[in-house]
Amino acid sequence: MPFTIATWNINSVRLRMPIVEKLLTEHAPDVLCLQETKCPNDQFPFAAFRKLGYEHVLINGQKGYHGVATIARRPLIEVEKREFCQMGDTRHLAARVGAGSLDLLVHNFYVPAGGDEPDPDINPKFAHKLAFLDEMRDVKASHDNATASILVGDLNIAPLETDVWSHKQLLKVVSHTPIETRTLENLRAGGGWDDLIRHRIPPEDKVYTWWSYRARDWDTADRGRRLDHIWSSPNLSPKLTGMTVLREARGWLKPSDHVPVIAAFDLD
DNA sequence: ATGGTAGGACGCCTA
Repeated sequence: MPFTIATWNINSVRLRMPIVEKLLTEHAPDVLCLQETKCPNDQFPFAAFRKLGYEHVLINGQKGYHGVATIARRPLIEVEKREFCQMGDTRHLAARVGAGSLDLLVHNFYVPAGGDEPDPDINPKFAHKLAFLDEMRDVKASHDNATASILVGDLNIAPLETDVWSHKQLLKVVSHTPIETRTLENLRAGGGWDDLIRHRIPPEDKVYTWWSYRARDWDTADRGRRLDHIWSSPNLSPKLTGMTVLREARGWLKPSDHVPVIAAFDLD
């Protein structure tokens, strides 16, 4: 049976509901993981999702900043809302969902952006980002015959040279510094995770999921970065049948600066 | 080299 999961940093769930509806109507993922909902839990637009057939909604939100939500057409079981770095930030949600004969553990992450200055000694936000990644190391790609793991979200790091518009020009820009790219690749491989976007799009090809709001013409300039990721345990990777980076969504009305990424699997 | 835009706490922080 086919199973699809989408991840999207939507930069305010309430403001973005029209294009979230567009995504759900046109692509109908089984599971949708949102980041940067910027919505207190008691103000989350549950009814709008229910109307679209997404009756199962788990949220970990706060006022003004951050916030993640995992939304599905099938039952979700809340597993954990982990607090990282004792900051009180809402940046993680883990849930279980049934997919074919497998029980999937889905981690939804919003990693700190890290500020502008890539020096942890003078920039506490960058130090926080590195500390967060350090704590993420014990999130493993657990799996056996009956279970698998998926980790998605805005990880705010573009690890490969082809994940940014200019490797050379971004080496000192937070999101592509060597300490970040090395740390992310180490924690991914160390946790047993496969980078599924790069399973479908060869590492020599450029691919981006984010374009700054500040560019005059994001499409023509195309100064993007691959900040959003879909990882899985190794027993799921051979079942991957498709990967869509929905670039067109950056041009939708009132867009997020990130676009949805959708993975499709053929499960037993 | 700098500043550019967007969102939410409507003043300034975060991205």
